[in-house]
Amino acid sequence: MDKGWGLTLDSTSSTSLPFFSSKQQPLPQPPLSVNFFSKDTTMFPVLGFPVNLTRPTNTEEEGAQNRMVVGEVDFFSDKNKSSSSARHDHNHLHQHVKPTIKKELVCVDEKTYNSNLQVNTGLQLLTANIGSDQSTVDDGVTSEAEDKQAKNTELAQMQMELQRMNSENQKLKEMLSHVSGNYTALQMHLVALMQQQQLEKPRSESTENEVVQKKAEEKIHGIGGEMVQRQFLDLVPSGRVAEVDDHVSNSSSDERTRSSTPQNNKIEAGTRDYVRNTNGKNELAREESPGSESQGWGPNKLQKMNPPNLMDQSNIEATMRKARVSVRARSEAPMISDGCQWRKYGQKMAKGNPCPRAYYRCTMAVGCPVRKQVQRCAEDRTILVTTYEGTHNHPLPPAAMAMASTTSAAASMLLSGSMTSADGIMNPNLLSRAILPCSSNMATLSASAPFPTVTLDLTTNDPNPLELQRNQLHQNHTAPLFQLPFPGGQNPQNFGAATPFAQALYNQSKFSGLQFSQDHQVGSSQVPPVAPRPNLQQQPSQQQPSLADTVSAATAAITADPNFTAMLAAAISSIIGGAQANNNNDNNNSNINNMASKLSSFPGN
DNA sequence: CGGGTTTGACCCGCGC
DNA sequence: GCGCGGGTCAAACCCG
Repeated sequence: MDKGWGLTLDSTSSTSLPFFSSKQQPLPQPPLSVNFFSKDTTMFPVLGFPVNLTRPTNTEEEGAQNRMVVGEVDFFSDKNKSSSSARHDHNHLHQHVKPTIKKELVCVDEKTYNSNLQVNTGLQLLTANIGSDQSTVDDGVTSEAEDKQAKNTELAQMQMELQRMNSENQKLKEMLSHVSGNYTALQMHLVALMQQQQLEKPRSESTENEVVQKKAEEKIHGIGGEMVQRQFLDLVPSGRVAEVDDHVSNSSSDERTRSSTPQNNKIEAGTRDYVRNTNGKNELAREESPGSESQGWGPNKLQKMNPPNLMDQSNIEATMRKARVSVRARSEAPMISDGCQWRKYGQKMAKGNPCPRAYYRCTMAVGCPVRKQVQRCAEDRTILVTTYEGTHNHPLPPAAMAMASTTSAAASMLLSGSMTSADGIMNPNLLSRAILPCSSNMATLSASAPFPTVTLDLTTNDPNPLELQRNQLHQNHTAPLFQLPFPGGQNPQNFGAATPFAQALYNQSKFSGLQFSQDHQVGSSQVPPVAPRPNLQQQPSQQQPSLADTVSAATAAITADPNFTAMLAAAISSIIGGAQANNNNDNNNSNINNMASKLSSFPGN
């Protein structure tokens, strides 16, 4: 791959708030654009907020027209030099603002990449670079003294320029931080809103089901993106956007009042969190009861929790509860680093796989219902399969949020599709057909029983893994993948006619490649046998699902090219390598640093 | 001693 | 009803 990418981070991006597409409210910050190379586009998830990927143009003029660049944010982090600077970066990103040499950065073959990397490595190289552009006026005619003076002047200018750049860099960092923070808050609020929405659904169940069914039928008949978007909008009425507040606790308490089954009583009576009790023993958090359980891991207990008159509600909650995002990535490490802290609570041998499956619980916050399973693929033990379920009930660090956004986006799609219909299996397909017609490669959405699961396969570097996935689908006797022409064509920049959400999902589908299918497989033993790609030096990555994070679907709206996907896989997977160094304790800084270092050394395709 | 891991037991759903 | 398999619990253990 010798072409680079222009990645634009735009706080006003329509993809950032798919729910609010009808009345988007730009964030107060001015648009922030970030450009970096394809090799580093994998860094975008770290940002944790929406990005628009713009394919590099053939000419720099075109590129300039396609971007509003306020500065360059350098995501490169040479493993030899990144540690200190990256650590100091509030967003764990190594940034350089170099407006004067922007053009050089926006380009893109291996050679240029390397040279730019060098330019980025420090003041000396930077100044040398600038000097090479400006000092050519000295042709030897002037005297030595004048020469010196000129050089001194140049040096002073460069120093001033550097100061200015640093200042801008700082501003950019602040902006990034602010935007990221806002986005995180929005995500959390959205989750709360969607939970509340779910709670209120039973009241108008019957009529709503009819509407949903009608919508599904319409989608079948090719209504397309707009209908899909409506479906998502329905989940979050615009009128509620303003009251975005922390409804999680309310939802939980509301849910709690409905717990009436013995199972629930048992849970209610028990210790509510997986924390040390007075006896120093671990107890499982059940604070949210059915509500939060809906994000929990235990499908076994779900069906008991809902009385018959709440059948649809129970289906919805069950679906939400069961929805999972599975990430396949190559890693030698026992667990991939995803920015969250996990506590192992069990391990079991799964049938059909000689490798044990480990069970983890998120310990970043008390009562966080998110859990994950980690297991090596039976077919290829270099592949680590991490399956997430649940929604974090706490703010996520940037690194974790990035991962979570990606996976949660996929999960949200699935859930959004199934939540609005009694047929939790069919809708995701409809959704996929409608919004991800051009989706390619590495992800599989398994919407069927037992759990609707999105599988992000980061182990393939196939330029067109779709074929592979299709074959797998066939092998699994799953529904064929539908590919419909997208309004904007294959080019993600041509999404003008498409809904923002559709665009987001389309992009997302391209990110790591989302694919929709209906297999029953979860976990390694269920993961389709993907042959290792020898030309890809990568390892695993990961993420976490959050249910109502449909907004994060936009966050994941990133790439639109299989090659990008491959690189993303490679970069993310390298995080996992870093995870080992972290001793499985996800340290954000080191995580990012590792990622950055691996990125900088990524050889390319 | 606190926090995390290990591991056998247990619970539950599902298929036969 | 029974067995199987997935998921969880929790006592015991380990480690810094």
